[in-house]
Amino acid sequence: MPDTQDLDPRKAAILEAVVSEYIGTAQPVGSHHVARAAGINVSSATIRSEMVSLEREGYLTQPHTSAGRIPTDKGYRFFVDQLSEPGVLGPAQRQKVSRFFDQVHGEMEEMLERTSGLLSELTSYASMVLSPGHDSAAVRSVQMVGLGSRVAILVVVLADGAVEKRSIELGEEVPDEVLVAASSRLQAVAHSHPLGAVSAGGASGDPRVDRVVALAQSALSELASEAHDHDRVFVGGPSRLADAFDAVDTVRAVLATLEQQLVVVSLLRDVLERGLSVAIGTEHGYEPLSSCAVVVAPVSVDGQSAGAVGLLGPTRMNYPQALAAARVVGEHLSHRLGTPVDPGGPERAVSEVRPRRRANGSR
Amino acid sequence: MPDTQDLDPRKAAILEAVVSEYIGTAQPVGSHHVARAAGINVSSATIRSEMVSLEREGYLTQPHTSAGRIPTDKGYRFFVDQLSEPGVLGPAQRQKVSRFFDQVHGEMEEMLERTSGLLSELTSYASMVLSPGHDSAAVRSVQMVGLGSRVAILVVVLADGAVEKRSIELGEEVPDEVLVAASSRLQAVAHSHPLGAVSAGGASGDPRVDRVVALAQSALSELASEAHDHDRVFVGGPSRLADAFDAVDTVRAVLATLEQQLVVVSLLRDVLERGLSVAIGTEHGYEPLSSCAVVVAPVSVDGQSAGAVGLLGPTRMNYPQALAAARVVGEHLSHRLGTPVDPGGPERAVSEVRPRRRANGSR
DNA sequence: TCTTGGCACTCGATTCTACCGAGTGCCAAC
DNA sequence: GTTGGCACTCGGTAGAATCGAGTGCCAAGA
Repeated sequence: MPDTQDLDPRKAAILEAVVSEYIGTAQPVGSHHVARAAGINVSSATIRSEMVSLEREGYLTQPHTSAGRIPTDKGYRFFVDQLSEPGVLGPAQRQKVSRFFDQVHGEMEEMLERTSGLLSELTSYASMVLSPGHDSAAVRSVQMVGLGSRVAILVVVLADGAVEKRSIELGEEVPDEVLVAASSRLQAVAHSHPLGAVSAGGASGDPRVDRVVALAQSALSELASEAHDHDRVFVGGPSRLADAFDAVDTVRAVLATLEQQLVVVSLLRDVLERGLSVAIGTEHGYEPLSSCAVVVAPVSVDGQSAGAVGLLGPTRMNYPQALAAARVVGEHLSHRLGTPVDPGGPERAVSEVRPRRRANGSR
Repeated sequence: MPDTQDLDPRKAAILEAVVSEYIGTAQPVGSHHVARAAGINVSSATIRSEMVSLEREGYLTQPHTSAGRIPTDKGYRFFVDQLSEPGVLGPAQRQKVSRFFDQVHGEMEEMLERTSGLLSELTSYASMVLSPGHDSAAVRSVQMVGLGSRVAILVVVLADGAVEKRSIELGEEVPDEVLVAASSRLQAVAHSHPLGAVSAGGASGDPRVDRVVALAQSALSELASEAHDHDRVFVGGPSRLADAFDAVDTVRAVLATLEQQLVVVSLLRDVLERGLSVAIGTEHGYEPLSSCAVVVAPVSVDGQSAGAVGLLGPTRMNYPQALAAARVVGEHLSHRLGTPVDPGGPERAVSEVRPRRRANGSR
């Protein structure tokens, strides 16, 4: 893409003005408005001719002749790429985030769900929080608990504090002692290995135990693969989408898409994998979301990718603010997950959790 | 309410015709349409005068002079109360339900989430599934697993297959042996008691163990109270609401309400407690949902209430169908939960799950 | 050559009017 | 009590007039 950066400064300024104005007002922007914008000292006629050129180059479009201009996806893209400083949250919002992460407690799932609420509240957009995959976390404990006559439940605790469970049809009556024996065998082979890499291990003396262990192992590997491909995702504030679009059809289509967890997960993954932090309109390739933009920020623990947070809004969303919010929340969340596990208890929580150096200029 | 049942048969027939027609078309219904309806053999003029009377009595209303009539909440209420047979699902839908419950597997949460999807797909309305409270289920296993240095996670398995977990800040370094000892102490005091009724139990020899046990016990009672008051609720197909209303504001308000789990839970609870299966308009007392109707069906296991399923749609929803769907799904779910725990595995599952006697005339 | 003010023109949005028709309320006759 | 007839209401639609924000073009000026 040769022309992404080589707009002359004036054109860039005009484009930026159009985008900002349109983001703010949702109304097509006319040359007069641009002329009035700070930092632009040419007449509206000049601006008009520049706009013609910007339109020819695909950055702007007109809803109809004799209306102002609207940015195209390409226009937004330029605007986003060229954002100099990453945008800053207001002090009130920043404080809200800090306070949230100081006080939040409870289980991981609950925390992530709350985080998605925070994010959507901060920005007024719908938010998405992709829970970290557990495939790399080591197993801390494996246990089988009998339930009723021929069913047991397998409970696995991972080093990151996640608890995975799965019920197992035993096929025949199995006494508790056997389950206990099986549990300790499993514990021996699985402990401190990651979920996906639990090796078979030799046979014990008791065939009943071996049989149960085998069942459990296949359940474990199922768990591993599930944990890997369909991570949970928490969607916050979908109702905000109803504010963003006035066509009720659009709202419906977008909401319906958000309801499909798989789609949301892969959307976030795709965008992350392409190393983007913003995907605008058709860039992400999900057709029903073509009037939306997605902003993502990675969450990482010990340098390893561990999920993501994201925002979904109209293409005319407030990118600087959304980017700032996603990044700040992503960083806080990374820190939080970096701590071995959340300190429970509803009392005022420990305050050393506050991040020491906020990596702000990290681009 | 003296006049709820004492409409003369013709008025009742007219009211019913208006409601049905309006449910189908969403258009105000005029006297001519009613006259054409089956089972009514009087002229439109007669119907007009009856309608005037129905309007005076509060069953119908006019959006404006010279338009047809629309049912009021009271009108819908009459219609619902007077429904003779509870409405039947089409064979295709019925089969869909059976097949769903034959094939569904996996964990409880996942199953409930899927159930809510099923329900909203069957009816095209938003659905709600209230997960059964665990407060009465007996504890099957309690275990503490150390994570990092000073944090442990408490994992409780209940007889109904639910797994509850909570992280515990230990305050100081605790060696694994102590956790193991504490786990077995806990297991001894908690096993086969319901979560809420775990008694203290005497002291052991080791003060470190006692301390950990005490921490765990307070976590247990927290768990019990949480499990009691904020049960999880699964909302399915909220995007359907965008079809039901054309005012985008209404959609937003309703969606926003649905996002608040607590509200949804208490909505369902309230309606159930009042012994209703339908709450129309303002009957449920949740102002933002005043243009909605709620249909609920209880889920019970062994005669004990164990959650509920519900539907949320516009007041002009298809009550017979919604009631039928909610009831059928509620019954299937009750059966399913009655089975000790779901038989895992994607193979064709047991088929005795099919309900034997469908309590049809249960009013 | 670039910029600018001027000007004619476009076209969506708004307002007004006319009109249609579904629906009502009333009434006299059955 | 029921019915057909009739005058009337009033939202919705269609067309005409108007408004105004905004454009494209052009000739004059820097």
